[in-house]
Amino acid sequence: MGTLAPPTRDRLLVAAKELIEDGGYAAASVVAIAERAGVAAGTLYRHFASKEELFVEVFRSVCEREERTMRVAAAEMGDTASAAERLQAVFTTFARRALRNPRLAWALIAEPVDPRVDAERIAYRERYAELVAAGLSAGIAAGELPRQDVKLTAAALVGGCGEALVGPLSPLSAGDPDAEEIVAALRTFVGRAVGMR
Amino acid sequence: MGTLAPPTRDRLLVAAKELIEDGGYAAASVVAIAERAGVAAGTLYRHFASKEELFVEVFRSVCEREERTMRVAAAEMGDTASAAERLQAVFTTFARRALRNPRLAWALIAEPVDPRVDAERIAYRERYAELVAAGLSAGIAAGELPRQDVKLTAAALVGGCGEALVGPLSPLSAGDPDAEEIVAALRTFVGRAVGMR
DNA sequence: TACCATTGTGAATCGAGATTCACAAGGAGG
DNA sequence: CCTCCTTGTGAATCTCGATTCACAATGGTA
Repeated sequence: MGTLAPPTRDRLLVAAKELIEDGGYAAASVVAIAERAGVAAGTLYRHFASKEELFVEVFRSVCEREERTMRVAAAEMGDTASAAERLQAVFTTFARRALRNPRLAWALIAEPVDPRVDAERIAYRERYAELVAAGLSAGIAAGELPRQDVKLTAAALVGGCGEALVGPLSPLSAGDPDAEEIVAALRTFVGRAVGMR
Repeated sequence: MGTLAPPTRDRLLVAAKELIEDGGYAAASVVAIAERAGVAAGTLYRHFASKEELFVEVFRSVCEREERTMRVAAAEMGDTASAAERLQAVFTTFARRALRNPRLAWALIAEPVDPRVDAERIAYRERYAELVAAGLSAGIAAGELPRQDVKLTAAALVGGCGEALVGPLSPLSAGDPDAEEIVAALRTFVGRAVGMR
């Protein structure tokens, strides 16, 4: 047998992700997911103990990819880059990806969900914040950045950038000038906020 | 008759607010609200067309007070204060109040709700952001602050500070060192982020 | 007293989804 | 061919909270 037809389980995961991508969690009901995957509602329960379990898995795979991408972006800056530049690279990457897929980004960053899925969401946000906090600490140790409460700065930046980009008070909500312009403005903001010289 | 017993309508509003204060929207079901107000569930519908309408009213009254308090804080700085100092005062006030009542603050700022209530929530967030944006613009016009995308900075600050203080990735979630220490760290962060000299 | 408006009651009803379950439909092994 | 196991089906069921509604009280007015 060829690998032409993905197994049902995978089709369910993909269907759920796609539905969330353009309608948020509300659009991803069990019936809708099953329909998009081309199976009956009951079939979902042959592969997942519950809808939440499926969501958790979708979450993990998407967030892992995001985190990896941001780490790579920081690493790719090379040895000559300053800590602040590395952090700007992280947020620039974050921003470009979020702007490309705002609905999904919103779902990952802030949209509310059932407790178990929420726990997963918060765990990944914390990983993003830790990534940022580590960058800040490195910069402070190297004397490039001013002393500061790194946890607070990291949380404010992760939360704030997420909000500013895809949140309900995003400037984007009304009229999207140009993604690259926004990315540039965000880069400036991050630079100032971390205390870049 | 004296004014000793508040009218039912007011008791329902207060009950809803108190429930949200320490359990978020999830805790504020119609039955719970009615019970706390000392009436039957059906009574709520004698005073409000729906649960959402009641929430909208709770929202308005709380947010109006918050906004007023922040404006006053900015104004009280006097004529000698710089734009950055005024903005720091706004966020310091915001932070103290949020730290005193984190659950309510989170509900007002970010917790998701039904669309109609959400519209109200977003409207007030925008007013906070506009307040900040106006302060930024004044500072730029006066040559005190660097040119920047004021809407983005304002959105990132409002969202970010809310998140950092009471959000799911708040450093406070695990161990509360000291409110004033956090307020101080936030003041520093805001100063840097707006480009204070 | 009779009448009507307002306010309160709380059990019954609704609605929207998630979840279950009795019943196929293959397919592998004996 | 028989049996067991896995996977799929989709209508029926369950859950849970908002909402309704037939039925009191209460109080004011004619």
